[in-house]
Amino acid sequence: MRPENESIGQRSFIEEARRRQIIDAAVEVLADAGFGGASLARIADRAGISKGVISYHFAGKDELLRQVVISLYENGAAMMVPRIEAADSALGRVRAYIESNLEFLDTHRRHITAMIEVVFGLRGADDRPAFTAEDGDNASVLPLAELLRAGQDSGELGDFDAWIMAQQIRDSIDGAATRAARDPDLDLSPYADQMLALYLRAVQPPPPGAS
Amino acid sequence: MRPENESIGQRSFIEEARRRQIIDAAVEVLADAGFGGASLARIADRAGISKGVISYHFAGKDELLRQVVISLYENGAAMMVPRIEAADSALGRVRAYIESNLEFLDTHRRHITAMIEVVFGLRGADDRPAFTAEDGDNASVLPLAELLRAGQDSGELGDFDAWIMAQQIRDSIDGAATRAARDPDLDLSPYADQMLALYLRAVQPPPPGAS
Amino acid sequence: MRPENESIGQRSFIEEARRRQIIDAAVEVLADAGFGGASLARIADRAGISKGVISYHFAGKDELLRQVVISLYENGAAMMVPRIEAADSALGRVRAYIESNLEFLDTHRRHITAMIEVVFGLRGADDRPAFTAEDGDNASVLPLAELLRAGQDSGELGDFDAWIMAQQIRDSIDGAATRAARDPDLDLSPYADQMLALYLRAVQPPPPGAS
Amino acid sequence: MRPENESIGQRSFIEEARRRQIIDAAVEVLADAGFGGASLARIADRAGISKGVISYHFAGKDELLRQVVISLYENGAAMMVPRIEAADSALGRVRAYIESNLEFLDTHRRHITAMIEVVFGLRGADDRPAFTAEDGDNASVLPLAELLRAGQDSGELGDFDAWIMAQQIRDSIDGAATRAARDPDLDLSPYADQMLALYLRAVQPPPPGAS
DNA sequence: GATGAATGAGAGTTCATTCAT
DNA sequence: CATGAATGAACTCTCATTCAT
Repeated sequence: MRPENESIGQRSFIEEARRRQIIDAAVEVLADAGFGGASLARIADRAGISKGVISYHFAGKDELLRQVVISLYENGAAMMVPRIEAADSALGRVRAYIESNLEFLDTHRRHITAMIEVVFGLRGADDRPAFTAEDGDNASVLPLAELLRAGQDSGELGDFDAWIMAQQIRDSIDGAATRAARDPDLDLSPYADQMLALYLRAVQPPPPGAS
Repeated sequence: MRPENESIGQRSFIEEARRRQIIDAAVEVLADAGFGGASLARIADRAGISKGVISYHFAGKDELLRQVVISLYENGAAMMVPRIEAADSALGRVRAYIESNLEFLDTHRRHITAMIEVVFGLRGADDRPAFTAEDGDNASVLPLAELLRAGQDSGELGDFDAWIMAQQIRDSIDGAATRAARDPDLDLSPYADQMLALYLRAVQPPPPGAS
Repeated sequence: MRPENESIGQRSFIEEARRRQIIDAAVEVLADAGFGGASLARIADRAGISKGVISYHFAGKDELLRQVVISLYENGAAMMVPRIEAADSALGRVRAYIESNLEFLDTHRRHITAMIEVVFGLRGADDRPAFTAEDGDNASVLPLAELLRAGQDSGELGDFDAWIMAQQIRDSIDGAATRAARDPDLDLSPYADQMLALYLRAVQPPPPGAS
Repeated sequence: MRPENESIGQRSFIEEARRRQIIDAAVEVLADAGFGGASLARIADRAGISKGVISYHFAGKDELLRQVVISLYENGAAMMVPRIEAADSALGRVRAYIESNLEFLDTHRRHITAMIEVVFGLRGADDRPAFTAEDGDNASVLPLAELLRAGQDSGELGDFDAWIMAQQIRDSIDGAATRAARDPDLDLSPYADQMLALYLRAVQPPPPGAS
């Protein structure tokens, strides 16, 4: 039995490496075989280790799958946040959000695929989804909605429901993610261009002479 | 074993009723327990029949699940097509497409939920998804893209990439569907209003005086 | 999934036979290999069936093991009660209780062994024993204690704590059971004789001329 | 690997302390979680040490569990023997045996519980119990039987089968032990009183004027 | 002396499918 | 047509043991 020290990040370097290795293997299997095909046996096989090792390093399959999602969110935030903060206008931040997000999912297609499998597939003991809509909205819609609202407050952005607009942008990005996940060779850039055009126009205030 | 006469629609009335009953039960279980929780035993239990009946009326679990998807597409088309065809302008048809689609998913939430579970969960023997991106695009993006292109040809709609625009509209609708599936109490109408505003503006030709 | 109809004893004849067969196999394995060695695989093997059959006929391993205990108690009661009721005096009933009980455990040694394994081995999810001391006392000590008390009320038996005396008799019988379980060739009759002498003397009222 | 020097008590003081510590932890876990719940991981956790330490100090799990039993027997003998030898009559020795034994199990309930778990649970590679009935009889019945026989030879005790009487007394004590193990709050003294009365009367020679 | 890491076998359970009745 | 019974494979998880450090 491994000492339960999750709360205090006291994991040794070597243990952290093993966990990374197992998470990576899980990502590959999830992307290849889907949620239903991602058995511990298969993940262990892909990682070149014995099945028991996974149980040793993770409390259970659920914890492993959750880490697949969490680690991806962390990576995404680490990449996107600096890009957004570097922008010097509300419109620039919206553009940075969309661009960096699309770029991230373009360069992490298999991780995205794996994450989608887990988010859609993982359920709790009560058969209810482990990742609820609220979870997802809080993690991905909320920051974007606040970004939009700040732009409205400063007068840089137009008049619209910021929460719904944020949902729309997220839906467009998630749609692109799903497409990218299903077709590894898909070129996202045309979609990205038109999407940027669509939303940058939608969030801007109407031009002075408009009716 | 039952004679395989699916291609020539020679199913008796009573057999068709049994299939409907089973498909409906499958929808309920899929919506409640997800793809992973939808065992034949549970579906049979929900339908109030024995497990063997399902095997008798369907070639296997896969065929049953496919029918869940197919029957929903048929229902959707049957409801949407007349609405779209009743419109007398390209813009009206776009509006009818979006409105009728959102209305359909609002009134068929559990079916939609079930379908999403199958589309995301079902895989073939080769581990590849049973419903590919191409399948989905052909069924849902293609008609919409052609509708848009026809509007562009007649000069009623503006200049944009019709295929990508169709994908964007689909992504927004699918996003709404996912939200509706996850939150049964969600009111879709505000989302629908803003979505209509977004896309009707996007597909219209620029106003005469615009730069 | 089998229909859950345990409460309304609506099990078919063939199902009841299978359950008996599985319980019997479980008894044999428990007697041979002990609680820890009684895996479902081994029980199924002994019964000449597949492992899944057990899961089909019993809700789980626990239910099977409980049935091993319950069926033995039922058999024991069915054999002992008529013998006890046939006696026409309190002393005769005490004698009948002890004699019939010892006789029962003599002729059901392997079942007794199996039951002891389950009672000592089976634990609940909370690690606490599934069969508590109270369970056992209620099932085996209580009827005997009441029998003794009735004899005291009618003046046929002497003055002693009926509950403790009942426990003592039970302990002696259980001790004999344990010995019989561990040594299949052990002759119980000398032990039975001396035990009868011990307790019949102990429960009788003191002779008239005693100090 | 550690040199196997168990036969020649050449263990260092510190090693002996470690073994005691581990045995004590095993007793606690056995008493709490039973034989099946007493994994090495749990025992190590209770002792505050790593799992490997146990493997280092004991040849295997079996040896550790045997020590739990053996150490308890040693403790019991060390407490009971002086008490028995201090008595100056056969009847006094029988009384001292019963009283000191009941007292010992009253003050060592958790150890007793743990020992019972091991005696009932531990099996050898051949599936046969590690502690046979003969073992138990030799260790606990034999000395008592000899004590009784000596009393008969000296004319102090009555006429009965000493071996069976010794078994009966043991069964009563073991019954009390089992009750005490299962109910930590049970008051043993009423049981002890009546048990003493029962057996002291049973082993005494009949009074002169009895028929 | 002691540790954490890894193994590999075996546990109970679930499930789609097959088949005799 | 429909059923209940049975199979056998695959699943997650646990655990005693081994071993390099």
